[in-house]
Amino acid sequence: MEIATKYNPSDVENKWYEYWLKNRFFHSEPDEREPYTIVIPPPNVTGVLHMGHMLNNTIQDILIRRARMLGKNACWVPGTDHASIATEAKVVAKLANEGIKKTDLTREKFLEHAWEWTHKHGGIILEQLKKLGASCDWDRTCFTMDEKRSESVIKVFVDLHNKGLIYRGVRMVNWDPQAKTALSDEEVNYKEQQGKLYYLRYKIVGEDGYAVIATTRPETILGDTAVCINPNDPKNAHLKGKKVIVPIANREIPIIEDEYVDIEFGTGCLKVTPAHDVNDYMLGEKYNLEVLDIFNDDGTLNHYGLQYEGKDRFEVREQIEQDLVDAGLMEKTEAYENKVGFSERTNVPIEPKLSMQWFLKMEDLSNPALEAVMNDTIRLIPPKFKNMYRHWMENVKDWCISRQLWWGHRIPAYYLPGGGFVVAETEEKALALAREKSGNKNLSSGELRQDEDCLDTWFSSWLWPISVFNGINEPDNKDICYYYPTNDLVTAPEIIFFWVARMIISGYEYRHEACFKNVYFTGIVRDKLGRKMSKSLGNSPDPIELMNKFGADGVRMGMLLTSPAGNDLPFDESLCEQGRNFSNKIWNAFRLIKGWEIADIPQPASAGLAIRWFEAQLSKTIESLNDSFDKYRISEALMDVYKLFWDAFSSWYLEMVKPVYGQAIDKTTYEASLGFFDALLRLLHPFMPFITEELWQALEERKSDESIMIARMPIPTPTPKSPEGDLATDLLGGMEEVKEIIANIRTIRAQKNIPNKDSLMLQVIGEYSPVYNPVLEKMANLSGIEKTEEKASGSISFLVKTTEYAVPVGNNIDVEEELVRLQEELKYQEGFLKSVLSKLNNENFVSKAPVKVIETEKKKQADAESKIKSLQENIAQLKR
RNA sequence: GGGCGUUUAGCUCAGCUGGUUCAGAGCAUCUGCCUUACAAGCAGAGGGUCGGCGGUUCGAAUCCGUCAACGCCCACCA
Repeated sequence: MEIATKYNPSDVENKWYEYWLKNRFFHSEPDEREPYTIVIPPPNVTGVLHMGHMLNNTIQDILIRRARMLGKNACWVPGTDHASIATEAKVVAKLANEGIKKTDLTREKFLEHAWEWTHKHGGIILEQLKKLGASCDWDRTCFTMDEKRSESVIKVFVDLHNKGLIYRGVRMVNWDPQAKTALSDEEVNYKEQQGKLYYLRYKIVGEDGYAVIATTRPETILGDTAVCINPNDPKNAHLKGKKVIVPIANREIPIIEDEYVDIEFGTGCLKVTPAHDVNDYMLGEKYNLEVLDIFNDDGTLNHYGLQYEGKDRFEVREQIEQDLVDAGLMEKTEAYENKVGFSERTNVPIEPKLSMQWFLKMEDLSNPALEAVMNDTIRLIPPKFKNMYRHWMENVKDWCISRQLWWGHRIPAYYLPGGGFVVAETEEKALALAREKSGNKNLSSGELRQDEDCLDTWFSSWLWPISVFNGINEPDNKDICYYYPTNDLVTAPEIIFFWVARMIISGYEYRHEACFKNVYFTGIVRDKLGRKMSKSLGNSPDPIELMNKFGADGVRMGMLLTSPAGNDLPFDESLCEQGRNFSNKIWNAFRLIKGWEIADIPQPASAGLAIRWFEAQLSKTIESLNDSFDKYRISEALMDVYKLFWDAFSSWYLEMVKPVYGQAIDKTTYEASLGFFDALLRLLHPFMPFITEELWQALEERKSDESIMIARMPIPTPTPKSPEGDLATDLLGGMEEVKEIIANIRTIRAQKNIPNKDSLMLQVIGEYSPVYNPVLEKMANLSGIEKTEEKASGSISFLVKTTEYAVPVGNNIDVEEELVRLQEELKYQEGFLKSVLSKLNNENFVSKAPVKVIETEKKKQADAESKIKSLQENIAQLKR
């Protein structure tokens, strides 16, 4: 059988994914096994796969595949999110391209376009996940706006409203003038902006002179309804009780006094615009000020904007500056840096705006959710996020859940002709309620007007762990009872408040228990320069191309190699290269083993030792692997198995058992090797599903419905017992010494240019177990190992532990060079001994340190002394 | 302005409750090898006074204080 020398991923990946699908290995149904559930963080329905998804979903796939191989009933539920603002924005842009304005369309017509867009672009991302190898239960694919999920959302809205937790009111909200919708506080990002601080003159009514006001937003003076000073501010005391005239608008407004005003800032005079600033709004409420909203929904000025009506807020800012200068009302401007809120979705500056919105009361709802995280019922990984979470939860504000959009779940509130509204799941129910409420039995459905607004996208995704199992509509169905609570959630810290916290809240409200047990936070994928990967920067590689280049397994490994939980991942293609190289290493180990000819010959002693040693090594690594997984140290787990395969298995085990070229291998060793290889593949499978399946299938005859993905994960075996007793218990330690001896001999070969083919003698002076001779002889190509008191002249020696080893190299030896080396070693040992003795001679140390510590120091002393002695002898001998 | 976190080899990170698995791993670097599994490889080597300073202790990368740099979260200073 000829096998290519290089692994070619494209030959195998599609084949095995199809095979897994065909055999329905990803599909899960409730049964008697322990469930293990993950719900995917639903990506935007019209999105495409980016590096963040790659990292996130690779981790989920590793967890789910591992759980499956541990015998659990693993279920990974995929799906997509309707992403109301983002998707609506895309549809609006697409229509604009075709010359169609959203405002020219009816709601129904617009939604047709939106659905068309969704069907055209939706699901691409899920197809891309398949290329990554994601073992999602595709039969369970959900969409936040599909029928069941929509029904759930509406049901929850009605329920919360009936519980008095949802209310409607006029509040100052974050307004996105581009998307023309309100946003929640979480959807606003504050950024430092270089701007100006304008000092404006407000003429004092009835006297000469001005009140000078500092502001960053001169255009909002048109909405001013007061000027506020601090009552304790002596420099503005003369303004008390006066009125001033708003420039340009020429309106008289009162001077009010409140300690809120910072005397030190600007002039200590604050203009109050209740409609356009959160603080001003509070002052407005307190002092009952008039509210003048000067903006249209799109950020242009309305009729209060006077001559600026219809112009954009930023254009007006520039113009009004000039006009104020011309009118002599601009005292001065200075450069000023302040923070401005930007829309998370459209990235335009937020306009604080008063409007009628729907809110969810959060305080009571959040209590159990806070507690669950604080007492580790729900574990956040890494735990540093607990503090952040607590802070948010303790200061949680009511959630603005309405959005002025069409794409989303329409708020099920219906307004009555005569005022008031009812909330109900359907129009029929609403009508019944409305009739009851109004006392008008003849009220028709046509007379009811449904609220135009949609719900915040997160108001559907917060139900995700429940709604994907239809647990809102049918709280007792067998899926929800079996799969809920889910086990692990893998997501980005950016959405801890948007999504994670709210899911926990809804979980307690609707299932009375945690929605998941662990939340694993990934980091942000960054480029080499430390910048976040983003479409706009163009610094993100295309994941599909990466997978074509390095194979899905290679990329998966690349994503995982350096990404501890919660840490950013500085991504570099070379990581995937390392992954690909590893794939190749595995491939070639397989080629070696499969290429062996088996014969009925006795097993060499070296092979027997190698097998027992690797068995122990395998067990040990599995234990540490399990431990790493328990702690969600997935990169470490991968590194463990990487080193196990590359170093322990390939560099040591295979070299120990490998027959001389052209010779056959004994059956026992061959079968043990196959067994090890099989176990290694299974350990590797969660990380690298494709290559492991390919090789596992090729390793031996498999049935048509067999797969490594449903094989069992290897478990550690007890330390092998053997007649040699202490060898077995100390097999790993013993082999480490052997490796060190071999490395020393190899170094000597390299230094002296002795080819591997030429065999050498090894002399041992001191304690040594001959059990390892066969391995030593094979790996270092020794013609013999002899215990001796006095080593041959012309030999190079080295120390491992306290035993001395010598390799005779005849007249190949360079005495001077060897002397220098030995003397350096001697110097080091003497220094070491000195430091040990200084401790042992310290009375405080001897009297206070624990016995154990003193013992080890004494051992160090003895070892060092013996090493020094043998070094001194060697030096003396060379000098002779 | 508050709160949190980080700082260990060129890079990315391990080092749990202070003492032989305490200075580690992978990658990168350097040297020598195309040795019939693998040059996407093999063998070997170098590299850090554990951010600075001070303290506790017989003993500190590890505990305490302080300073510095960086990062994150929250917050209404116009």
